[in-house]
Amino acid sequence: MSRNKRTELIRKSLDLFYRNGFHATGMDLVAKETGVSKTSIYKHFRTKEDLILAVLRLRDEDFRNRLIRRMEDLSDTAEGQLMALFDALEEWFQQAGFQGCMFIKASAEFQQKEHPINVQAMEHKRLLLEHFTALAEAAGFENPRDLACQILVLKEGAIVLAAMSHSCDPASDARKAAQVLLRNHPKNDP
Amino acid sequence: MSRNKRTELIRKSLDLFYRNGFHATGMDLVAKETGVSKTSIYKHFRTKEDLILAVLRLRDEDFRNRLIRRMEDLSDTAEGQLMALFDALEEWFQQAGFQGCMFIKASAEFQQKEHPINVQAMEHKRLLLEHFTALAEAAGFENPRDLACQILVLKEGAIVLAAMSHSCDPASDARKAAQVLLRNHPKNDP
DNA sequence: TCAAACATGAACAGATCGGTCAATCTTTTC
DNA sequence: GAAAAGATTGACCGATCTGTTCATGTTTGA
Repeated sequence: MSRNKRTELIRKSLDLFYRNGFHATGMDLVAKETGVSKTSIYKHFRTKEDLILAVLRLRDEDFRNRLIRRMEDLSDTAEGQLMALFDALEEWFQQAGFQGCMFIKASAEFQQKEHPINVQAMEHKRLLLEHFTALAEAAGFENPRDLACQILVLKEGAIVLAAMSHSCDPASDARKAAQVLLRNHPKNDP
Repeated sequence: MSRNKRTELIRKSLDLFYRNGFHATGMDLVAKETGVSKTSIYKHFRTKEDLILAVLRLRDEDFRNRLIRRMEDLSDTAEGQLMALFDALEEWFQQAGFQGCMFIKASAEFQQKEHPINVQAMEHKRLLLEHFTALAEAAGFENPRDLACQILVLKEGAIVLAAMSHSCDPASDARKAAQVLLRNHPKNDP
């Protein structure tokens, strides 16, 4: 199987898992919808869990790259990019197929602390937190990690509420809150 | 079946669904663990979905009552209670069986907008938001609904991150953020 | 006390679950 | 162009899924 076909398979599986959930999506459906026979799928992925992990790896790269690039497109400054996070979120919420955060959902279905799927979901959040921390540091804030943690809490809360309510409003709620946090967070001496 | 037995059945089912997830918990297991035969369960609940809805109704009452009472125990003032929310959350995160918010997880597994389970999960969040709004109003804040929405975003974000990371830290992150929000939110003229 | 109401276990449907197999079909390689 | 290697297929495995049937207890109330 070529690398392209493999990626295609993962991408189509991603759509299915994202729309229907992990437990609720059977491998027969994956085979039917991807056009790849179950035997072939299992040649490349030992178990369903392995396929899910591959899906999450792809999603992590895709999502993080797109989000960060969008934040950079929306602003030139580190502080502006932190605020732009919430505009990017709102754009995402408005997209047709928006169904919440794939990692939150994965973690909800495989919640044991040491489960590889939960570990991978956590890793995604950790990488995002690293980026927010770097931005907060570049913007000259004291305790950049603290501020980044608060931004992350706002982001996750907004995603969960937007997915549940099928509304974009939580994005602006989170943005307003972030605005206040940024304005009041102490900065380093120049 | 007596009312007590019925409640007992729902409560034990709640534990199972909360620990293992909804799709991942079969009705045979529910029958075995509750000690109620499958036949009897289906006498009282037409479908598994009906049982889940009953579980969520119980959870809503239980959780909301406990949370609100704890906030009231921790503070006498409306503003203090809003802050105490995050102390109550932290206590919850520390409890042995903490596995995140049951409604977020239910919504993640049954995410279609009009699905009764998702509707019920949304209703739980709506009721919490009402309470936060009332507190914000009682505390004399302008735009109490706005402030309450921001508090709710912080709460949901903290729960999701705490469940995923199996850590209590998001509670204090959210509390610090809430502190800043409350301090800077405009108040009505006296 | 006797019958109506309810609860039970075990077996059974029919579908679907994750995963495998031998038999084919394609592609590569010499 | 033939042989080796890899990919694909549909049928199949045993287990489990939600939900039902039935014949047999067990409560319960008048």
